[in-house]
Amino acid sequence: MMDLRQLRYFVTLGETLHFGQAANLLHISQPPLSRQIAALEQELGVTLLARSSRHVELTPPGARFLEDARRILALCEDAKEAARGVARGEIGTLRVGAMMHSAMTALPGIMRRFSDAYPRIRLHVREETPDSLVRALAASAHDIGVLFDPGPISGFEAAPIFHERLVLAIPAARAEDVPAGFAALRHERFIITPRTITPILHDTIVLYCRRHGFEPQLSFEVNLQQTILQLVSEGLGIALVPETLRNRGFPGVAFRDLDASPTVTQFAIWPRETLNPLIAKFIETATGQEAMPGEVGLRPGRTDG
Amino acid sequence: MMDLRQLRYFVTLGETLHFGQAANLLHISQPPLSRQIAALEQELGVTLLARSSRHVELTPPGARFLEDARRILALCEDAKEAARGVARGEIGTLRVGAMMHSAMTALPGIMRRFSDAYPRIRLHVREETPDSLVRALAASAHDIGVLFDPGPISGFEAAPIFHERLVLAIPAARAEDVPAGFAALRHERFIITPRTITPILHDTIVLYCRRHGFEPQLSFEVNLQQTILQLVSEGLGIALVPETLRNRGFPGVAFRDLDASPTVTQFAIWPRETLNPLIAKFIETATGQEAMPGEVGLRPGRTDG
DNA sequence: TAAAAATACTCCATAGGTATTTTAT
DNA sequence: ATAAAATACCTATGGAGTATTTTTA
Repeated sequence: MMDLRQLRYFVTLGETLHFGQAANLLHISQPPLSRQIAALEQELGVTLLARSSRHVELTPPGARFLEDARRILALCEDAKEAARGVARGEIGTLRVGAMMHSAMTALPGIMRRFSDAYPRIRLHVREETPDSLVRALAASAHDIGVLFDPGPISGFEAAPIFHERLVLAIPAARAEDVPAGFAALRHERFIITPRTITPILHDTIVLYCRRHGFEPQLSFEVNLQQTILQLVSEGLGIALVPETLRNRGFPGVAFRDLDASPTVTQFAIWPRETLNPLIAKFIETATGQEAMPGEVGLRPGRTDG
Repeated sequence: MMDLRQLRYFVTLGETLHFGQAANLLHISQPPLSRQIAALEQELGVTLLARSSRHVELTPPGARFLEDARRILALCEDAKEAARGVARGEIGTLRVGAMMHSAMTALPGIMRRFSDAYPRIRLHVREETPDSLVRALAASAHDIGVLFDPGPISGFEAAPIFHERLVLAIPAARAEDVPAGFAALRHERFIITPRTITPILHDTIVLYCRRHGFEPQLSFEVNLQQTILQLVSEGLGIALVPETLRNRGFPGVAFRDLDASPTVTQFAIWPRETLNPLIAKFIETATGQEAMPGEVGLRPGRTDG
């Protein structure tokens, strides 16, 4: 069976065209070199070198095979170095799964800083709905997930990376009619994300209502903030949504600031046991500080302000 | 030292992610597989696989190295096949050294037929002056030479590939004055190629003159037909040149047919001892017949017609 | 507890070494 | 006659096998 040793021998021999000298360079004696070359030729079924006792030269297939052997040996070295580079976290690919909302808010700045700091690392961002994202992370389809407060997930670390205030979204058509005080909204229907997927965002909204003296009427549950706005624009209800959505604008939706604004936090989450050094680099970039695996735990989304 | 065997083992293991199954596929038992993988990891200084007793998975550097290992193994197979292909004469490069004149006359048709017949074989044509060409052939800088009758060269075979009649080239300025009969040219100065380089072309011209009753006055010797025409155009003398030069035209030179035209032959020559199967293919294409090494000998340029 | 990888130990295939022969110049 | 590659034969490294231990899900 062909062997890298044979290729190394052949390349050296192809450079010296002298069995004795090549053997010296290879730190072996001449007979084993002759035998290895003969074995290589036998496997190929091709004469690589024309020998006489005074002269050795490459045959045409030998010349061709010499080029290829050099390339193969170089590739072997490259492959070793690449593996080491990946292990050191200098090169590679980091697969980031993110909520669509995160891809438009938290991620762009992090991606820019990350690729500036580590230009040889490729980022694959896959947008997903929050529920499919959690499943994909559990199945190791991503290295890192970026999403709203997922609550504790066993085997995963989490770090907060992006805070947003919540604002009130109301149908533009009714903007004049809706009274100013939040307490006045007690009879409105609320559109909200499922508690199972985004527990803390969900709780934050409910808690904010209770503080204003009423239990919100949770009429519709949808996964995506974008869908929430769509439903609001069609007059199906009102919602508390992250402030960044306001900046982008949405036809048919009016936004209002809230007093003592509640905030919602996006987290990066990643498998607790990982050999992938890119993850720590990403978290470090995202949080602007050293990520200490095992120390950065889940923190609740703050409801202060 | 890294070894193709280790790469083969690792690739199989990377596909099964199961040491026992991979060992079966490799027709070895499980322990040697474990040891070879461990040795590979140790050489790389990198953990390629995360193992538990229930689960084996690739680490990021392992995934990268798997790709590279696959590529390397494929390249090894390709290299073997390429060497065999070169040996069978199906692929490769044929280095043809040719006189400039040949590059414009004999070669184009042969090159077209050859590359139609053997599209995977590349032709490298290097134009040279006839004297440098013979030296280059002796130094194995070309696989095949194409040139006028070089005379016997020890260790080389030759086959005629192109016949041309010779025509008379006279300065256009004197075209009216030069009398019609060839015998009338006895007092003209002749420009000719050196006998050492093109013995038979040289002899053919001298013989033709003698047949017409005079010894030519060989005033100038130059290597190239193109130079001959240049000198003729400048009125330095007259010459017998291959007919193909007339078709191309040359400013300041007039051409005349000769009675009982002498002809000149271009030959392909190649080393008698060669393992390069492309040479036989080329000769076969050039002569339109099977080239039988050892049978196709030097034939003198004909002076019939 | 059971499936699977790692380890211990043995054996042998084969790479490498030394001595010698063959070959071509 | 001589330089250099091939061959013969021996030695020993290390790869593969069997048996066993360790590990973790």
